[in-house]
Amino acid sequence: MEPGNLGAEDKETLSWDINDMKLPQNVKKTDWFQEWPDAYEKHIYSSEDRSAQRHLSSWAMRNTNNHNSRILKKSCLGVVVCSRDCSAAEGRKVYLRPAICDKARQKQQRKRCPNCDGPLKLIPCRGHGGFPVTNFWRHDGRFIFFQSKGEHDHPKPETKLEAEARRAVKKTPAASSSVCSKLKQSPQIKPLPGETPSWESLTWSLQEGVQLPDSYSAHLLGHAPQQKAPNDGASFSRSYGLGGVADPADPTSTVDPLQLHEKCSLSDSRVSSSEDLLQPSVSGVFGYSDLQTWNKNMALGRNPLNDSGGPNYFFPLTSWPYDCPSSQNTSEPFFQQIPLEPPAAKMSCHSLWPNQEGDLYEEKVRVDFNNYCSPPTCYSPQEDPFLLPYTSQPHQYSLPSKSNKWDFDEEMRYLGLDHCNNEMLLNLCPLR
DNA sequence: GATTGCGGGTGTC
DNA sequence: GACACCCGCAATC
Repeated sequence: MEPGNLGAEDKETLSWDINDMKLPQNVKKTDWFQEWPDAYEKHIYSSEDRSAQRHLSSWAMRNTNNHNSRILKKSCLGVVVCSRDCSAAEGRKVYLRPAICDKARQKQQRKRCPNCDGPLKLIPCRGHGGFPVTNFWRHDGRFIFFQSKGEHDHPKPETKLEAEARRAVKKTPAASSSVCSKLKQSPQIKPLPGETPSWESLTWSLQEGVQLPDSYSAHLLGHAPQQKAPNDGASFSRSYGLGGVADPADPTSTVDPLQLHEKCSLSDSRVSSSEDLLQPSVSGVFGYSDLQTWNKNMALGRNPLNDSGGPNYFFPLTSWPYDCPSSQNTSEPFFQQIPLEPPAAKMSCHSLWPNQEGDLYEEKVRVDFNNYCSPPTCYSPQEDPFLLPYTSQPHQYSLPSKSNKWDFDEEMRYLGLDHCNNEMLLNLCPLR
């Protein structure tokens, strides 16, 4: 939508600020809940959106007193990492969710890395002028207004549900088996060679089994389903000043499926618990957050494939938004657009980064993230908040194209899944 | 036990 | 005054 073509009402819904005395009330369509809001985003949610009601975020956000009862302010706590910068199998990194409670967080930092038993380290968020990224929530009329300030300068932590699942698994081994059994009673979840079936591998399984878009997973995570088509081009433009987006609720929409596939392949959400994995198929409307992520990155001059906010669906996105492709033709669109080679599995602890100062860390993180290669249909490094893949060699990638194919079994090996797991994975992907 | 929201208070700019 | 941050409390999960 061209700014010049905006009506007064549209301008109003685009130009509001959380501190405005009066916020727009003539919002035609609300946004899908954004699980990983980043940069300077603004969203208008329905007051009936459960996630918005709870002021949820997958970033670890703590309440900050701004002495304004009308506007709830939250600031990012960053991410807890292994101070040894260790890598688990597949080069996955340890990115834990900081506890929100101060005491719990202190206690958490006294614990050891679940992977290498090294000390943990909290990486504070400094994405807002050296201060933590802040999120603002304000309820006004039929809407919940959200505004974020700053851009997270650290990896994504595990989500709340992932952290809870990990705690549960760690607490009671029985819970682990319970969770495993929930995974379709799948016998395929087994440790990688040389690994014990620890909570880590379970977490890996949970996180990597199925990747879903923000809106999709958000609504699977026990949140009330949206009763209306919540997003549209207007809200999309509201966040990023981009237009020409089709309505995801409209299957006749004019979005080019391939283009959409490529863009949606760069999104950032997942299903993070066994419960989520076992949810029945949902006629998922997804893609806006993904498009947003993509377009935001593009607008910011990033290469989304290199960007840590990158995407990763296991879904045959060519079927977007509603069609469930038949099983016989899904293997190709399913993984065909992975333009890179699998990283070497690696188990190492780097000595270059033990307990360095934050600045050094930040430098390290930026470098690492630029070097990450992440199959678009797989998980992205930052996507996986707990364990991240990487390669030892930097790669430059262009947009995935149809000619870039990836062998399905290789993909599974890359994911640390054997062929049986493939079946489990695909069983868990109802859209297949 | 951990999270969340609220609010009093302090320090800095 | 704005902002970040600390702390405690109560309700909730």
